[in-house]
Amino acid sequence: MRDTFYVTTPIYYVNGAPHIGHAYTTVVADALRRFHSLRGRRARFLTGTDEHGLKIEREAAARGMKPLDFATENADRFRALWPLLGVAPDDFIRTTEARHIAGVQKWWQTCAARGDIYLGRYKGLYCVACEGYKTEKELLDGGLCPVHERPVETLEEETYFFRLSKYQDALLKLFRETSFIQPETRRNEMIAFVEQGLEDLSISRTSFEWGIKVPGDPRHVVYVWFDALFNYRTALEADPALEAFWPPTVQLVAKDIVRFHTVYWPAFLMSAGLPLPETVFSHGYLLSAGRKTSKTPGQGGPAAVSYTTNPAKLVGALGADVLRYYLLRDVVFGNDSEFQVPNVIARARAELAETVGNLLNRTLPFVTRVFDGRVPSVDAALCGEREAELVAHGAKVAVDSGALWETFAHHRAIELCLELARLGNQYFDTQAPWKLAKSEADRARLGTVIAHVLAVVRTVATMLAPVIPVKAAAMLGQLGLQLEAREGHDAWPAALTFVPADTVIAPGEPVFLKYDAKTEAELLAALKADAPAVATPAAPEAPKVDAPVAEIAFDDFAKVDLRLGTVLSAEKVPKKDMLLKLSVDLGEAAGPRTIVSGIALAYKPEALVGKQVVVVANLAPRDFGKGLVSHGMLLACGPKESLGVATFDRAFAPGTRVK
RNA sequence: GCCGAUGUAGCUCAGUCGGUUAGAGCAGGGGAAUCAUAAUCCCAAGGUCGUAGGUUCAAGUCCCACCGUCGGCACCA
Repeated sequence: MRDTFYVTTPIYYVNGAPHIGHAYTTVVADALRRFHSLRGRRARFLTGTDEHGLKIEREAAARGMKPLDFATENADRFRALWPLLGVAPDDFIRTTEARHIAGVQKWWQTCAARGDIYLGRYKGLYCVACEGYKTEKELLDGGLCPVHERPVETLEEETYFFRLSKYQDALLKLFRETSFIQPETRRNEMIAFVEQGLEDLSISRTSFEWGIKVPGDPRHVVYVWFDALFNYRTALEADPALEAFWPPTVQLVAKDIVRFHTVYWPAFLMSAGLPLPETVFSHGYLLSAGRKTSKTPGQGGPAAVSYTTNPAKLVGALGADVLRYYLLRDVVFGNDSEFQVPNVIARARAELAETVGNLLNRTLPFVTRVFDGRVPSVDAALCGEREAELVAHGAKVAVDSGALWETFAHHRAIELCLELARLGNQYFDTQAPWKLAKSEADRARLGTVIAHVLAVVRTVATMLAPVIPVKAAAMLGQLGLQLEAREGHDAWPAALTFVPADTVIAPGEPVFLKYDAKTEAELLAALKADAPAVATPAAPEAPKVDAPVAEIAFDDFAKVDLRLGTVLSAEKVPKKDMLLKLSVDLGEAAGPRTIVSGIALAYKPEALVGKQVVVVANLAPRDFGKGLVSHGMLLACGPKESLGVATFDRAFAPGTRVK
């Protein structure tokens, strides 16, 4: 293993505020960085923001801002979040910084000199309304744009291409022969993807301006992936001393951007003549859709409650370490996971407070009362089978847990720490130090027992330091210790590590909060998705008001046939998080209509049955695939997670015209 | 449709090269103890390992089919 470690997160697109998914990736990166630092490696952790592109240009224009000002505003929200989470990147790069722009242009020229970039024409099916290209597969029958249901046109545009096709074989070899892509399932997908053939990649645009100018051809801006991906490299280039970190040890990505990081990116690097990252690890999603329902038949079960996923709010209520613990311990790294606040609390209570914290709390009083606040020594003559077992197990856990971290199985590494803490509690119970403390004759034996328990606490706290840095330091502090991570010194325990005899302990308040029923109820109330923002005044999203639409004549309005309808039934559309399939009675002889509506994030199907809604009745049918066709549209407003459907304050016959 | 992954206790997950009565934590049940934030410890219960076949002395593990779930099938980040 190299003695340097370099971890990156994706650079986040600044078209919105950070959410729990960003927090997740970044917390994992931070923990990995801390783990490797603890092992004495020279470690570096990079995150940042991706700030170019049409979306930013437009969004900024809609607010009457300059793109850079808009991007800065959002970039600052990301930057401000990390300290709240105990996340400490070594560098934060923005794609709008001079160092990055210069770097991208340099690497562009390098690839061009290599013969891998050429000017050509991109021919595609263009939807004027979307201002974007469509693939044939996503078009509706008759070649209509799926969004606007209007014909697309074939359009040709001048663009620079990257000779991606040239790297097909090299990529396949890379995928097949190394663990470049993890986990396995992503690797298989990418092998299948590359096997079906790679076309050259369009890497410039002329349709917008907010980007890095192509060297020597300022009509073009560098397309987002050639721009963004190079951040991992350009961030190291200002200081020659940082060259040692290249290539990245591991690059974390969410599974939606695996292809860009495992196909395009290594191809760019091969072209640029740079060594490739060792691993690109794709983690899963944190799901928060609250689609959980009781599985107990016959029982409705408690209604699913959805909780906030705003990271700042969560941290405000729970604290950074509790949230970090959950993200690193409960989520199987690589798998999707349901993010549920009650689970966060349950983990923290059972594992941190009651198992690890309590082991510390129940031990320190003996040191204070019996040994005058100084850690007792071990009397080897008084050690028996139980002690040997504890020591052996501690060594095994330390070694195995470290190994699991190295292979991105930190969730299991943490579980081993818990196992050791439980063993400590068992040992404590069987040795019953409170009995030994009653007789002066047992003093040496008591000291030996206490010293062993403290060793367990120390070892566990040290191994949890990458996960819960503040709490781990607090535990070690009560033991009179400090965690020192410095380069060249492996501070990860290789065995059960005793606290030196005579160390002066510093007992204090319990390190972990007690989540009793009352505290839990309060927390849950404060973290409900619709709880008033009083709990933590995390800046609420400024309500966005859509730009006014051009004036129309009354006759134009009259073309829209709005009707009142009664919802007869509603069900989720499988695999489509946002969609509900409704059966709506419009009083028509032909019977109720099927209407598909993108309101599933805000409404449960059963909540809509019987409701009277406003329907655009003469809208052309829209095909959602798999035989699902929508005949009309519901009127609604608001953000998609909390929108409201239009309705009236009194009932009318289905089919009544709305005007 | 094609390709891939996955299905183990109520929940979340382990289960190595096929090898004894399939494991852990949490939740629920019973008990012990009183050092500790009522925190701990012990015991019992809980499984047709998705279904049906096959290979084998032996299958959770290997093979085939089917079912369920999730994902991938390029310029959309």
